[in-house]
Amino acid sequence: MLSYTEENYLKALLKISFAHGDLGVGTNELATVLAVKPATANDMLKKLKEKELVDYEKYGKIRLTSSGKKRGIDVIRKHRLWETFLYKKLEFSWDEVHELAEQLEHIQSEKLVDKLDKFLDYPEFDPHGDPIPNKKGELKVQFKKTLADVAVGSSCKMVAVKDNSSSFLQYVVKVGLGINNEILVVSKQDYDALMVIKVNGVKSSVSQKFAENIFVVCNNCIVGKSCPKTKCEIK
Amino acid sequence: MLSYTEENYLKALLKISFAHGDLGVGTNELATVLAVKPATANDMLKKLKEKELVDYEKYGKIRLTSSGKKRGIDVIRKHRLWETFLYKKLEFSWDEVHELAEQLEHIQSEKLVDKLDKFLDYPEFDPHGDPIPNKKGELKVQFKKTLADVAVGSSCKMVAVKDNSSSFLQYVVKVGLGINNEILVVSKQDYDALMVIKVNGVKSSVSQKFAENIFVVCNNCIVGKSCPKTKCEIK
DNA sequence: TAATAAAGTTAGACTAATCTAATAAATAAA
DNA sequence: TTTATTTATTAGATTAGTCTAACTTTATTA
Repeated sequence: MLSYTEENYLKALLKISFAHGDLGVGTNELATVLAVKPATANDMLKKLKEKELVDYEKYGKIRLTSSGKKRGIDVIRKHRLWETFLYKKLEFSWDEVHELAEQLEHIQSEKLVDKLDKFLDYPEFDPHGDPIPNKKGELKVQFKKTLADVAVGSSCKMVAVKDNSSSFLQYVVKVGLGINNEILVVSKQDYDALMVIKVNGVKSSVSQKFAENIFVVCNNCIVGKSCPKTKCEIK
Repeated sequence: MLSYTEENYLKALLKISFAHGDLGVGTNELATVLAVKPATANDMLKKLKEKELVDYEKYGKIRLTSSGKKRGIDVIRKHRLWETFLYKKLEFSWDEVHELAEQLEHIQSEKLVDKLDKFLDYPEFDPHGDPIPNKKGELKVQFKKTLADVAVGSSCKMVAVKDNSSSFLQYVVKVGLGINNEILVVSKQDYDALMVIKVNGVKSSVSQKFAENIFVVCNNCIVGKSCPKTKCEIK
């Protein structure tokens, strides 16, 4: 049985791996994500290595073992199922669910998770558009790009957010954006990439930083036209 | 904000008070309930006194302050609401919910508790028949007696259990008993108080120990006839 | 390539919650 | 009422997770 803290370390390692592929994770990076000091992360990594949940050489990059990955995915599964429950059944708003799920994800009971999954009718994506691993740990992947990648004149659909902090989520709501909203990119400044977008007929200006945190699938891609950077596909 | 452990101490103190009135709680008694050593309980009691959640003289009986009581009731409210959720919505069996609720009761969010309460349509009793405090901390009381108090030839209705251990609950299920079942007391041995009862047309023998852990309201009481010991009333 | 910066590690200390063993106070029994 | 027993408290140690400060290794850059 893993402790609350160990689960958080595995989850963080997995999230970082998702973000930048297979190059392994650094101690400082992990410490930053978990809001602890590198020394603390280092101590815990020793323990996780002892338990064969991570693997690394001294001064080298950290990788999850397959068992560590499995456990990490399980925490993410719980997190996203609870988020979905809070949003769909208890009518929490989109920007409130993450913080609560941080607590709920540590409830220990496989049976509870499976029953929750069934109760929610086996959802594939959480309220932020992130995929929910199924019981086997498999998950659907959306090939997404960010709003910052979308060409002027193109329209796209918001499918997820990159930043889950409640300050960002509240800002997103304020701009009038939500999951599945259609966004038209009206214009973009050369100098600072400031964008004017149109959502539900309302125009807003958004910064590059903001646009980089909004995941979209681009309508051009869907109809097969050429599209900058990654190709967009749903499922 | 209270720690997981502090919440458990308050809940335990409150439960003991419920069980034997206003005479105050002893260190050993509390330690036994929490499955820790008296020295441990003593240390924590100092901390709780410091925070003005309990009050006692050295070597004297322990009592919750009004703020400690309020916090304790809140934990019980959360526990019983989660039990109800697990039973009603996720189809957990009656004997499984207690252990899970021990974890869920420590989730910190007043808003979550209130939304859960609403989602369950403001239930007044949990799946074990125990009253659920409302947002203000008020609770309905059932005047209950145990099956052991019911006279031969009388019938009664099971409303709750005294012992919440899963071994006992599983035994109850095995005997074919559940909340709201009608029980007829067919006979009772003078020597050891062994009872023969009839539930849904099926006769079973139950020990005195068993009978003392089943709370009932007696049908005689309801129709106004005389009834041994306490008077039974619902609400 | 040598100097500097960044990243990672170690040592020693702290807090919360627990323990054991010893001691003190209160209660029950002889 | 003295003794024995139960109950409560204190002192000192332990573990998990954290910290700061000092040190080592690796990476960068002048």
